[in-house]
Amino acid sequence: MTTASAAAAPTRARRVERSRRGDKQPTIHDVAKAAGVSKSAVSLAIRNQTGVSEATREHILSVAQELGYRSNVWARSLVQGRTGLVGVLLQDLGNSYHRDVTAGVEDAAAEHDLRLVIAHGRRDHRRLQAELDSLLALGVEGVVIVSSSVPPTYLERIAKRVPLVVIGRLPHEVPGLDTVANQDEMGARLAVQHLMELGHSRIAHLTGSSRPAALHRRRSFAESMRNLLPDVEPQIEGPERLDAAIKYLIFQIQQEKGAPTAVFTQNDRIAAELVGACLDAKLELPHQLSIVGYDNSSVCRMLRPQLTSVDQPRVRMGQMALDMLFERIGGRIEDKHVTIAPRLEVRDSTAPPRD
Amino acid sequence: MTTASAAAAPTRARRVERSRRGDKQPTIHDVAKAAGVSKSAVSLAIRNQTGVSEATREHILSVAQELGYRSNVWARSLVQGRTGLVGVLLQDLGNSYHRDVTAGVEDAAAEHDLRLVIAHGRRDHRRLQAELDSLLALGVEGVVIVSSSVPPTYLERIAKRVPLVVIGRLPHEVPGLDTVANQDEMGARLAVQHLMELGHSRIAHLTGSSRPAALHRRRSFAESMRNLLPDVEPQIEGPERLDAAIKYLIFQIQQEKGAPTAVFTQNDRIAAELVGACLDAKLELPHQLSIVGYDNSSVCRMLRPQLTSVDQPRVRMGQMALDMLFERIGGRIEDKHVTIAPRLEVRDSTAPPRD
DNA sequence: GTGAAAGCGCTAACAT
DNA sequence: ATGTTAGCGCTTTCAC
Repeated sequence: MTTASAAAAPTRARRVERSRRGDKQPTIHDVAKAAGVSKSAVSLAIRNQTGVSEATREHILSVAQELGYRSNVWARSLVQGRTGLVGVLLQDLGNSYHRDVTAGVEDAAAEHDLRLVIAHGRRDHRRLQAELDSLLALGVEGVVIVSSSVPPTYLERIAKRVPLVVIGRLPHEVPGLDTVANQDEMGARLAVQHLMELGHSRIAHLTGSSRPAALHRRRSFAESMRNLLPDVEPQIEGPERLDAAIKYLIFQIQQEKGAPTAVFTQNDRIAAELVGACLDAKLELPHQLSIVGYDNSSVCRMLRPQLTSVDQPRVRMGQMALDMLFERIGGRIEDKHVTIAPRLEVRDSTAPPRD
Repeated sequence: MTTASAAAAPTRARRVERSRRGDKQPTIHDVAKAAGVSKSAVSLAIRNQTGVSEATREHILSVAQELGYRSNVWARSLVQGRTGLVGVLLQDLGNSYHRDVTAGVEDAAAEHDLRLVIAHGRRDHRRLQAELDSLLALGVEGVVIVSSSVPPTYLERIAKRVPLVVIGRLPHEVPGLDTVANQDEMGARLAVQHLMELGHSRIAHLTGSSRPAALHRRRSFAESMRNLLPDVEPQIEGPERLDAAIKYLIFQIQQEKGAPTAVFTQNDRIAAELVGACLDAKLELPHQLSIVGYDNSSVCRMLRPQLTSVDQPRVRMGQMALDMLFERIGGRIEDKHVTIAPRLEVRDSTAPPRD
């Protein structure tokens, strides 16, 4: 300790205060003293840098180990001006889509030596923003946002301060940030094609939202129908009053002659509701109605019949997002927008129409 | 700037280096200079502390605003010796149980002015440990662990360094940490009671694990059966070869005279598998078999018949865990173990037995 | 190869 | 009420 000993008094006082609460946590200084070397030697040794002899390093490391030394990330970040942290902002952590995407992000982060901090928006507009702020305050070097509900103007502002990659469909392009999305157009086309190949022509679409991804699926559904089945008027139910829409569909099937024989839904959750309602109405699935979902979530295999669904490569999307974030952190300037092809996972909820 | 001006050179150089990457981020120093006051005045002003006149504060705040100043959490933590961070370590973020528990933790954390950092163990033993380490390195002041798969010896070691609250059942009591759990015994009893009241006596239990919570449910099932239905030998299937166990149950129901008329499962996931297998085997639910799950997860309402299930007060459990953590951080020494009563959510998967 | 010293951005004790 | 100063624990020149 080379600084004036007069000044040591308050310092010591604080030390005592802290150890009372149990976290006496040895510092680099303690290690240096115990090992009989300088602070810088310790610093170099623990970071595996050149500048200390092999013998010294080993000695230092063993002393550090013994003392239970752990380097203080905050102090390090302070001086280095970087934290090695990236954030993942999740719209909702209670589902398999988010789980898998996050896993992908995590894997890629590990490869780049970045630490992940997960934040949870809880499907709430304002909370998403608050959490994003909070991530920034934490000093993350970039954020992967798994949600498309953060207002674009807000995103644009944040993107100026820190690299941002959004996984999902934004209402419109936002300058300064990257996006990763699945090709909703292709997903919808795959669904329609599959149903058509089974022999269906009266195919309806059931949607519960007008958010961008839903919109893309809806539009592409309509377009695919016009292309593949030009003689049929595509029927679209929702997004308002989803319950009523489901009831109406079932009514049609029970009563009307030209009723749909298949439904492509905006996502698995809605498909599950439809399946439930059909079973409640004693419809026979899949013979009276074929159903295709979107997301290939874990419920697909729980339902009976098991749900045919469009599968987004979730893990891969997470990985790509983090890789893109890493490029940005590394200095890439131009925006990058990547879309990935989904594929159809065929299960038991689709079959040839009865007649 | 009172320090030697000769030393300013390298500092300035670094500044330039940084601003090249876009994060020029004004410091408290810049604000002070721009506002024509001292650093400490700024510090007091932004933290809303007394010591500056109202006029000065407003002036400082407006200057800070204008410069886009944001206080550096790392620097503050470094000098204050605390971070205001608490960690939540999740076994698996892809389900509604974890979502709801986390929401509870979040709510309570907000009340205590603590920031949440979520980490994801991905159902992996080693990863859980690594993430816990990583949280500690981040400087969290406590951790809520939503998992019972972290090895007790490891927990015990960590608990010495930082307050820990585990939500879930540990294999055995670990000194130095608190726990929150639902009363699995009561949950199992509720299930058996409900089925008995419907007229069932041949009730089986289907389990897929021997982890503590599963074990408690299993034991309590056996005990409840002995108490309530002393004439019947309780049948327990699993935890090994769950698939075979399910097949066997179905075989019994189809072929044997004294087959079970109801099954209480260890959790909803297993219940869902059982439901699926029954439907595949053309059993009529709930008339040929009543099923009770555990967790009241979101799949309960998706299945047909909708699943009767034991409900843990998840949000409440999260809140309690964080409150307990807060007490610990505040200095509580003695361990605290809380259990909460579950309740039964009755739906359509349970009905009187056919005969 | 090693140590001394400066300073990251901030707070808190101390002077004024 | 305001400004000054000494560090928090660490990294990083820069001498030796």
